[in-house]
Amino acid sequence: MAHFPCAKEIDAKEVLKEKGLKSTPQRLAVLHVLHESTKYLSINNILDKTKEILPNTGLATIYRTLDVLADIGLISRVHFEDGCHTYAYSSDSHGHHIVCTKCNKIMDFAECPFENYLENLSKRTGFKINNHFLQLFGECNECAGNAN
Amino acid sequence: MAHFPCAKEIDAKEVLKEKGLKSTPQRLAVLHVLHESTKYLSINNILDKTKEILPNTGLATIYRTLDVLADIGLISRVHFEDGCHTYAYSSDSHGHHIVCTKCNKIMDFAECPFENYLENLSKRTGFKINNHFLQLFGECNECAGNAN
DNA sequence: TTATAATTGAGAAAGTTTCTCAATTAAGTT
DNA sequence: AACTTAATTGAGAAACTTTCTCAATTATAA
Repeated sequence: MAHFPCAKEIDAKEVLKEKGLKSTPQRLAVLHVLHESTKYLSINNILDKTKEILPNTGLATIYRTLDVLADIGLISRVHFEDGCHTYAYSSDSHGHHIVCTKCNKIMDFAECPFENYLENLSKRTGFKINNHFLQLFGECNECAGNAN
Repeated sequence: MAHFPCAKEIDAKEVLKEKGLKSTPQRLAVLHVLHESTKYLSINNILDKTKEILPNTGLATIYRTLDVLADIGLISRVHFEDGCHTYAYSSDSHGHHIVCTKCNKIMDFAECPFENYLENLSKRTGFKINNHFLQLFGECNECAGNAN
């Protein structure tokens, strides 16, 4: 059983256990890789970085692991207009993302701007709204040049 | 040059022309297929329905056409947690979607609930927010049982 | 009508994701 | 500490999706 620093390792183990899933080194390594990154990562990024920790990790395991971790809310998929093949660590299961379109930095923001709005929209459209998906794009402080 | 009814055919031709793109029967057929559908459609759905209008249409053309139409804002990609390989007609280029998770019906809503909120968030996070992506999921009137 | 550049269809190629299955291993039990 | 069992893994094959290539076609403007 591999060991490496991961602030959320204990939490992750508990969540996995709750769901009847095993805490494998592969799962913890993938989580670690995403947790450690301030940027969103592609499947291949994740495979490469995971192999630095566990060199024999197979691609199929990455796919399986990302599905598992996303299902239990420890990570989430990042969506772009033309695809959604990247992933980020998720500090909060209701966290929406802000993505820097220059440096790929990604940030959670947990509060939801339109709880009130949804009720109103629900009445007008007849849709019973159960879930929503919000993502913001822009430039982070550094990339926008505010900080230099 | 094929002819078929499409409320937006004239508009589409103008938009294509503005962008220096040709109004081909394939492009108008794909747009027609999406415009006619109240549901979001997969690539294969779109290929099948387009072939009902233009039987020789190739798959590569569907891919190319969807890219073109999405680029100029006449249609948009619909995103789900686990992928984004479906498309819908877009009546407004800033239109967000509401998707029925039961019957796949899809609706635009053009107004944006958080213009004000974004300014505030921008200050707090340091991100200069340029763009956003919002999608709502729920059940439409019929599926929620309100209408029967 | 003609000229021209954009677009198309077809199939090949490339890329992505899932599947299969024997070997391994996490975790609970003795 | 060793045993048991079901879950998980790695590897490669298979399936599926997307992009590319190129000759033929065609929308458009002159």
